[in-house]
Amino acid sequence: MANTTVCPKFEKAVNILNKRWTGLIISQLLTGSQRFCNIESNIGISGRVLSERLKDLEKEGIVNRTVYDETPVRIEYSLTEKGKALAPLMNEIQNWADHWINA
Amino acid sequence: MANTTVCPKFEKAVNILNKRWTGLIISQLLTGSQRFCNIESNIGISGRVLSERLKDLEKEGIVNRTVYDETPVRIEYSLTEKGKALAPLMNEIQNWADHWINA
DNA sequence: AAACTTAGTTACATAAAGTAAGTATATAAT
DNA sequence: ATTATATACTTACTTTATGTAACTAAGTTT
Repeated sequence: MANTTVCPKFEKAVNILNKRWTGLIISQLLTGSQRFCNIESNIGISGRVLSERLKDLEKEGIVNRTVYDETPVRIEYSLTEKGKALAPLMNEIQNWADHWINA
Repeated sequence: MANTTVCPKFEKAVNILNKRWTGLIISQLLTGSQRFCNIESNIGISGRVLSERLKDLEKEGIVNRTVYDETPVRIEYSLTEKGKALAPLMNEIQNWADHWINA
């Protein structure tokens, strides 16, 4: 019986990407840096989970949190190099969706 | 404020792929058709959830369930054309993981 | 002062996933 | 014949994740 072992790097990558909302958050940030409430309203995620996801993605080195010390303070989320490197992957999702999803 | 609308096809594709285990199941099946218990032990998913996911993926037209009427009966899961079309996407995940995940 | 905005957090409810045992069918071992 | 093993699940129950709504704090507008 085939005993294919899963590549641990692949597994880790999949575990980041297959958490709910991660894909949409990254695709949003690929269009440019955004503020918390902007991401929230654009993709329809709850603030509770968005806060959690952004922290996870920051910890993974995929997202940067930048505080602009204006009045009022402005906080922007953007992608790191590691995050921007996900662009081809997101394009593949779009490509597959265009060919195979009817909506 | 930027109000980027999410492409509905992209959103649907992401919602399939970001369910837990979906990526690993598909990457397993890309190596060839497999039996239930084989997938189960290879990726470490519980039977309960595997059963659920395979039904979902069948419903999405990504996975085929084939019953071979031998004794004992043999049931194999394989990818449809739609499922096989996910190969470039899986390759992109692997590619990104190779460059950016240290493990 | 009262209401609004941003970027969250907290408390609670529901949905999804994990665990373990059970079912049904069949073959193999003792 | 009885026990054990295997496959492909399902069922009952527990834990974790996510959703909902209200709240905080600091500043801004009316």
